[in-house]
Amino acid sequence: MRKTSAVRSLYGHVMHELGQRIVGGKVKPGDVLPREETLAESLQVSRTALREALKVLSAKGLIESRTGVGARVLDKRHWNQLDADVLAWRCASMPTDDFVDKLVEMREVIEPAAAASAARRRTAEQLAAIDVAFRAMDEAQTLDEWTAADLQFHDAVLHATGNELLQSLFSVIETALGTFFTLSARTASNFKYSLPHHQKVLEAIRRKQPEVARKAMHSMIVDSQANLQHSRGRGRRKATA
Amino acid sequence: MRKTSAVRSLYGHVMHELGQRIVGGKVKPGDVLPREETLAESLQVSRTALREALKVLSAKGLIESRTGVGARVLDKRHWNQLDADVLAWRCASMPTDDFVDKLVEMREVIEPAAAASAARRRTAEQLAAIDVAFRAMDEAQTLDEWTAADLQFHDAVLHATGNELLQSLFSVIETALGTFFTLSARTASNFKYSLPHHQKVLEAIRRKQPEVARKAMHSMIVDSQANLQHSRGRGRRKATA
DNA sequence: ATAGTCGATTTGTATGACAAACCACCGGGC
DNA sequence: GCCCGGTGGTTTGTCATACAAATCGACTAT
Repeated sequence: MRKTSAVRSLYGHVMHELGQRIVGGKVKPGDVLPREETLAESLQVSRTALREALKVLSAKGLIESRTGVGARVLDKRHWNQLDADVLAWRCASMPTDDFVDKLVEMREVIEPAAAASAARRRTAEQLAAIDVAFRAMDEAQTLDEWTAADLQFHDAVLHATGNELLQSLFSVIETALGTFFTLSARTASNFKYSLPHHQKVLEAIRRKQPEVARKAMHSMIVDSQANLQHSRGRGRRKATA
Repeated sequence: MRKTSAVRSLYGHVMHELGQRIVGGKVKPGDVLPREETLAESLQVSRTALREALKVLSAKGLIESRTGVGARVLDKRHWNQLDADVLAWRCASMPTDDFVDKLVEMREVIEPAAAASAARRRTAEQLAAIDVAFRAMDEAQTLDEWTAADLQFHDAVLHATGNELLQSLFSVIETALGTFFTLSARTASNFKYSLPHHQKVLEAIRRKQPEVARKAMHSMIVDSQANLQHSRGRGRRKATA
């Protein structure tokens, strides 16, 4: 069996496959899946493994199983859109401009508010964590190092709000940043362009200035979006800002 | 509205039971659950049903199963805090003042932004849906009717943003409102006190005035919180495990 | 003392069986 | 003709059992 990118367990493999089919639109809301025995056979697994996958997909709100009828794909309204897997599947199946805009809107709603909240309530340890992430960004030599540190920075800010509900939205920010990274063609010389923005956010949180932090974070996001549209629209043009 | 936590299949009961134990703190992060055979016996179900429950709990980030070791309760950081079930379990176990504050903060972050976005992009149909919900609130005779219409109103506003990611946060708003309703001792004479606030939001969205809608929604939430604290006697009473 | 091996423990997967719920069809009564 | 209820086939829900795979700890050989 292939273990390339699917190191997950067997049921995880099945869940991924079916989840992608549904989110990707191969099967549409209202459709009923083949019966379990058939599906299991076509996926080369036992009914046990398939059922565990279906249960998890059901928990994510993608399908609903009813005895005697079958597993029906639910309307998008019921999908757990903030689930990390659902978001990932959605991005995997060609992120449309439309979806990118929605991710940006989410960032605009969440992150400035989180930065303000963090500036209000951050502890010394939480501030230190943000600072560590910022230094890692500053010292990053490769794209991977930068990406990891960037994610760490935004996670640390969410954590500093002290509100675990807000922090759970990290999966959205993670998906958004990941999508930005793959869509924008950055070069080694420009991938640090947003460092000054991050510094402003860090300093505002350090000095406990909520409104300054909010605005700094907001302008970071706006700038990030502009940069993305610029590099996508002009194609060849490498952003230098 | 949603049958998430109502009567369910066998595995659903098991999931509910274990989920409440974990979220309620009966078993703490780091603990390992008894082995599946033992757990299944103590819960009077087969190992199959138990395993399906464990899989879903695993998908919610509450536990992690590793072969040869057992199922370990994960740190709260990994919990899918925005999951409807997790939120429900959390409120069922003990809505501490601390948690209520976090719910309020989430509303303050999400709903004003959603109202502004809805005022910007709502379609005629989406506006009509909000209007229907508002009229239902206006005409509500009982507490149940009011509650249902209120939820419908806030859901319609989220829907009018056109951003399904924002709409998925409805589970948070639903939990917050539900908790408010149970905590605040309302009487038949005062349960409509927030109707004018809702009307202001509705009108701002109708007239496509984002900032007016944002402020109206924000003041509604602030007022709601003040009303809650008032009716609870300003005293810190609920703080038991 | 350290590395490797073996065995015990626990989860992961497969298989077969039966119960329960559901749907469509059919036949009788009005 | 139309409505009603039974009836059988279909599909999921649950159970029981068996074995494979992974992990951990102790024991042994060097």
